[in-house]
Amino acid sequence: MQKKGTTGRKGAGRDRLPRAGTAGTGSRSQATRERILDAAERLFAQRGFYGISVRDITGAAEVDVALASYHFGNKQGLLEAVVMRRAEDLNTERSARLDAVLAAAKGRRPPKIEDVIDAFTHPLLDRSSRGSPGWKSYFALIAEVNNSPEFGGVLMSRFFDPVVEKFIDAIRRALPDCEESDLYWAYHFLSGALTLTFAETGRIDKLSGGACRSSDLDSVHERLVPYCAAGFRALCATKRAASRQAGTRKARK
Amino acid sequence: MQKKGTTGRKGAGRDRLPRAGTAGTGSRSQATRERILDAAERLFAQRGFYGISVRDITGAAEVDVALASYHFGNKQGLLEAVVMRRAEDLNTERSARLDAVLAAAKGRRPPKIEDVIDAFTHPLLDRSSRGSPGWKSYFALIAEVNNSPEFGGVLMSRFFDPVVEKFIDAIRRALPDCEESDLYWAYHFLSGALTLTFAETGRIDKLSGGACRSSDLDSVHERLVPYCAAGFRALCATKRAASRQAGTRKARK
DNA sequence: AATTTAGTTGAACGTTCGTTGAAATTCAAC
DNA sequence: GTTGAATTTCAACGAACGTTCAACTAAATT
Repeated sequence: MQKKGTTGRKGAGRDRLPRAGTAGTGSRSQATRERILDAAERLFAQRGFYGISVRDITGAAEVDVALASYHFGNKQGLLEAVVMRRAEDLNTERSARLDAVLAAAKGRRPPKIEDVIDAFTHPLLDRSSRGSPGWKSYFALIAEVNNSPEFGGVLMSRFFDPVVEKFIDAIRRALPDCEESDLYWAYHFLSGALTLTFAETGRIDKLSGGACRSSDLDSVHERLVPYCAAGFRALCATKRAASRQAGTRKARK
Repeated sequence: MQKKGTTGRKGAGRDRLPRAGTAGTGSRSQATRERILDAAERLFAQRGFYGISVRDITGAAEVDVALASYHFGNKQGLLEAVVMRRAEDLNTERSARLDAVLAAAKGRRPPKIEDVIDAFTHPLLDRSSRGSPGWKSYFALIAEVNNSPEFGGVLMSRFFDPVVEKFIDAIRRALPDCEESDLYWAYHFLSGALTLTFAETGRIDKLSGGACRSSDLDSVHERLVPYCAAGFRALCATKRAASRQAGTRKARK
């Protein structure tokens, strides 16, 4: 079923991982760490975790193979390091923006849904389109991880769920009458739309005959926010349960 | 960068592929073909194309390794056969349902958006939740393929785009004033929400503390249709361009 | 200057990879 | 029942896989 000698063997090299606090201060070490992370980010994004070998990565980074194990323990540790590297920066800005939206809406009670969604999505789409090229790879990788049955449930939760909770809580204030399950499913749809956007597979380009470009994330954002805001409102309208039931059941097989 | 001896070597075995028309009538051959396809569908869905070896698949199918090459040429041919196997059935029912919705709306001109979306999504969600277990694997695999930068743009287009065009055309009739780019982006968001749903990563279960279950596709469908219908309407409302611009720009950094 | 430590190197480990060739078997047609 | 093709088996090919080890260099500590 799976490679025997690959992942997590016995103690698996972790023993001689440079200590987190002290190491990384050395200029030489830190430079090679980042070279490896950059290459891994780019290549994992292109062909996924299993589609890229450690040698592909260290080869692209122009460092010795053994350095991957030395710095990150094993291949999976490298993946996690890639995901973690930019996660804190993202979480920080997302959280700050959510705070700002909630603070601005102090007087007139509920914040605007569009503002909440923007606080959640703008930091991502802005970095992917205007940040350093690594960011685009990063989000393509995140898209793959998020959709993966193997990693999606665990890796994403570990690094991103706290701020997602905060986002959902902000939506909850914007739509106080919303049921919990509707709230989470609506978030799920937003997450899916965002995820496919980051993948930039080029399919929408072909399908639309050139009317849309996968890489034009400003156009996406301009449309994603009102699309999802309307979706949230449709699901969470107060009297929604009865009317939704009727509307959908009619079209059933 | 990639394994040398793996995919598409020289002529790559294709030479002795059993002819499509004549073969497959033999009961023995057809049975092993399907055993391999079933195993490949299940395993590819779990760990992706590169995360599963040909030996994993033939081992699970309890057939000889060489039979994979014999029947499908090479590993990629096997993946394509898996995707193709159930695609025709899906396209047939989706297409028929779209026709029915359009026919039913003959008199009162525009069809209801909810009905169009339902015609597009119901055949999928219904098979995934109530079809044979293979269907669930199939859609999880489709989700991975659709999100993959490597396969998403090509494999999905090849097998599914004709009926997607038909879907978009039906939406176009439901929202005659909609701009082309809005139409396609709105479809893209629907596609993303659907894709993440099929992945069933379990993340929403954990995040919602049990309020949502990834596997409860009826709940998803009940919400996906009104969510996306509202999104389509929000994007495609006649005067939408100006108001959207104002609404989004305000929240910018 | 001597000694410890962190970082790097090159080679190798055993295993698994996708694919193939030749022999053996099964099947359909006569 | 023989023939010819389709299918299956078994063993092997060379290449690539993730990881490790001992030797080595550079930096920091004493």
